[in-house]
Amino acid sequence: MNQSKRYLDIVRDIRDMIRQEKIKPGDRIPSERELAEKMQVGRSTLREALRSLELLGLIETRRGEGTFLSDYRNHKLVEVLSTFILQDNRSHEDVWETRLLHEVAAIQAICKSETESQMKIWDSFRLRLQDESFQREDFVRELMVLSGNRLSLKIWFLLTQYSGNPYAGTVSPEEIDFMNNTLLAIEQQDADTAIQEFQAWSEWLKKERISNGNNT
Amino acid sequence: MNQSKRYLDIVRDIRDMIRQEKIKPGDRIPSERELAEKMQVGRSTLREALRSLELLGLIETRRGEGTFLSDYRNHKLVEVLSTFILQDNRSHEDVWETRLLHEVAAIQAICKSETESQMKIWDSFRLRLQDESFQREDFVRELMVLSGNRLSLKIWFLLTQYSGNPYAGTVSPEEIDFMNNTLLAIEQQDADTAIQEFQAWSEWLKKERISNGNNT
DNA sequence: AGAATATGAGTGGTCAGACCACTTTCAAAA
DNA sequence: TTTTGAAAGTGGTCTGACCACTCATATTCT
Repeated sequence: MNQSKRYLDIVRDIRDMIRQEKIKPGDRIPSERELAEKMQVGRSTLREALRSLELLGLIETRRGEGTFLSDYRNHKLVEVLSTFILQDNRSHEDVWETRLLHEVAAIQAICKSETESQMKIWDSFRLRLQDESFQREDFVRELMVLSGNRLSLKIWFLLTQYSGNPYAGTVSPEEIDFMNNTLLAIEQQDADTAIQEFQAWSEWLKKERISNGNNT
Repeated sequence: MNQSKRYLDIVRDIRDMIRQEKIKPGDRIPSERELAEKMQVGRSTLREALRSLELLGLIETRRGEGTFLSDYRNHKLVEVLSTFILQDNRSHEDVWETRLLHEVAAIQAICKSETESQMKIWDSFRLRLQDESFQREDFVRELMVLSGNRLSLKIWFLLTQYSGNPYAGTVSPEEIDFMNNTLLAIEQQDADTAIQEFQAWSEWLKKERISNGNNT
């Protein structure tokens, strides 16, 4: 199972170490060579893990100085999210609910915002919906982007990334209906209906995933 | 300037290459060895870039087979996301909105849940509301806990810490009314009213903070 | 003594080469 | 024709070696 993606294990190990050693934001963490030896992995493999942590905003590397825990507060958010999701104490239900929570709020925000200049957006949106390559995640991600809340977008992104893509699989015609209904309601700024349709889709998706055997 | 973070340049190069070569989702991209030679970089450096792309969900690697463009197609959006994640520029407004978003969702969840065994909770809740030591934050935190979504609670907790405690200061009688109204509506499982009252309070609080000069 | 300079250790950044585990392919053997 | 297995290609990993940079220390100069 976990033959590949070792660097993800290392990510977890590093995180655990940080917690045990009680390293605080801004503090320096052991050098790459130290970490590699301590964890019994090659330095290049360890660096791949560090790149991941850096990309997520958890750490910050300074050439010639070392690697530091990111000092902006944001790092805690990522840590909590990754901990909650990658680790054993995670609750899939909570992750699902929280993601849905952000999605619903996004729809609400879109409906409340101005729509003048967004008419074109809906047209192109509907066009892409016809495309075979259009995926579930594209639909939702577009909504999240349109909501305009970048922090919420980031949280949503992390949740979908780490919780074994809930939007995998092929799109059925039934779902297209849900999407279309949601879009239509949004265009008419009918938030309640839009959210209702979206939640119905989410519910439908959830059940299908369970019957198919949910991954990860 | 760009002496370090070379792997970020490679990320961009690969992205450009994908665009130029018109590689479509699901297609295979050149092997690591090929790419490394073509771009005149070491394979390990190139792999660090690939890890980043993988983490962002742009590519997918399969051992023994190769590296493939992920099933996303809306690369523009992914680019937006990647730049956003790479350079973490969040605004206070987003933090405030996101926190409120979780709070509203919590109230909604509480109203939907069973209330049989929660009667006692409301009594003790109201009692503590009388207490002078009862703070704004206690009120909201209690709601978050009652929602039952632990992930949402954690996120909320972090956001509260980030935005330089938005609940600092003394509680005015006017606020007590907001709280009481919110509580009352929740008891009656009237989610709409409860949320309306809560948002009104939040709005009021926001304005007061602005007039007082908000701290980070 | 005080200040400017040189040195060396330590760090992240990069590279090349070597295995390993795995998948696919296709030619040889049944 | 079917089966088998050897080879090629791929991502995953490790090692050891440089390089560029930072910083603390020792050294030298004024």
